[in-house]
Amino acid sequence: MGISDRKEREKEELREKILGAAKVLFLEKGFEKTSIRNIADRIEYSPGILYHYFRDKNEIFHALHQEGFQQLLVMMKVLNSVRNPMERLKAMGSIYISFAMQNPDMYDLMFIKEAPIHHIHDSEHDDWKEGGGTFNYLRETIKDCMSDGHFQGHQLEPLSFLIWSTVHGMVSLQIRGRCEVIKEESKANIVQDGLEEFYRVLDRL
Amino acid sequence: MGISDRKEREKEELREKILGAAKVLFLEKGFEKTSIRNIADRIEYSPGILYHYFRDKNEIFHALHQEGFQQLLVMMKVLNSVRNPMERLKAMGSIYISFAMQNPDMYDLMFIKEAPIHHIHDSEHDDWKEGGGTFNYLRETIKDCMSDGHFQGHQLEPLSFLIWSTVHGMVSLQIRGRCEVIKEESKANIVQDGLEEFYRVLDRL
DNA sequence: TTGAATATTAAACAGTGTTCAATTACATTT
DNA sequence: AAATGTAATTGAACACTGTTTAATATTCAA
Repeated sequence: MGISDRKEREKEELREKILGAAKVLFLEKGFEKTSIRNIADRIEYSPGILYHYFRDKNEIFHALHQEGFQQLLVMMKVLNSVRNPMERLKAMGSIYISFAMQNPDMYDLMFIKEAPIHHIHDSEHDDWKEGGGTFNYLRETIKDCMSDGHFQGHQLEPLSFLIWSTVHGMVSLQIRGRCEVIKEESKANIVQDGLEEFYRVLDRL
Repeated sequence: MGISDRKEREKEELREKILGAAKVLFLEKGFEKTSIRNIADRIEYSPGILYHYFRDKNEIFHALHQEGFQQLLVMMKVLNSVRNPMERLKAMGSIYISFAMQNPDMYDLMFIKEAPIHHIHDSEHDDWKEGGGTFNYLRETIKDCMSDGHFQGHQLEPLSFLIWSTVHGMVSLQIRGRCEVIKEESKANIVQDGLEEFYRVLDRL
């Protein structure tokens, strides 16, 4: 049936329009200051319409957080060309931090904000597949490093978590304004310099 | 003048009542769901009164975040008895994580939420002295470790940031619900196990 | 053209942080 | 004891928020 196809396409188009408007406003003004009415205004529909396409505000921002993971995935594609696991691990850290520093609001939504995780807990199948996929890639890379003889005496799962935490920690302290404590001379490049210190540590493991 | 003394005492008492009510509600229902009206209700005053004691909601929660730092400071007192710098550094990590896991909402307010930092930027002297003091203690401890011959080839400031980031990263991923990605068998104790992996790394530096 | 189904809206609800003119309470002076 | 002046407190209003729902438009098939 061509007509119901077109209908579905139109539904999908409006969904995308909502998401597009939400994204623009989110990157412009942040999560709290992006209201349902703002989004509706921007696409010239009434506010109520959003609730026929999304359960609530959290679902809209969960969809946006998914877009963020797609973006990150694209950036991570180049890692396939890095044969050496330890080099791949380091490159992964660089890409992760680049992504976060170039898209701080997206990073915040993906790894700090509560909205997308709340949506997951509200929906039936409550696993965070976006984060799970990304973390799994890290885990596999570290497993490869261990096969190469690195990280002796360490356990895969907590070590992977530790390494993720290290880069996430730097980035999230920066994004959430906690780098005020850093000495003036070091403040500007603290995340990059911290990453380099981390590489120096990794070189010994 | 006894009377103006008493008046000032009463003003201070009401300030403390506001803060007390805010704290109870915050720990009970979280930041967003603790409203000015909720706080006013609890102390049986009208909502407007809060604005004669605090500039805005952010200032109330900045005051609360200060209480958190005092709490953390008390827990850190025991570190004075740890002579060996490297042992002191490790003990510091344990205490930091204990504090965070026992007071997740306070930790969130101190190191993740935007409210207290926004208040600092709104006020005239905009440095985060609470965080600065705590970070300085970490920096001094690491400096002592370096004097003992540890962390050769590393730079004090970025290294201190890296170490802080590592523990903050683990704790904040946990608090903000990102540990869903961890394998079921490891999930329950991932922060503690991650910390132990970290100690294993420190032992080589 | 009618009838059913779908899409969209407007209005209402119950809240939010914040401001401010009006009111109350109270110590000081007459 | 009454009047005055000051400081503390209130209540109502403003401009918002997310969300629900009954009513209205629109669209397509018979």
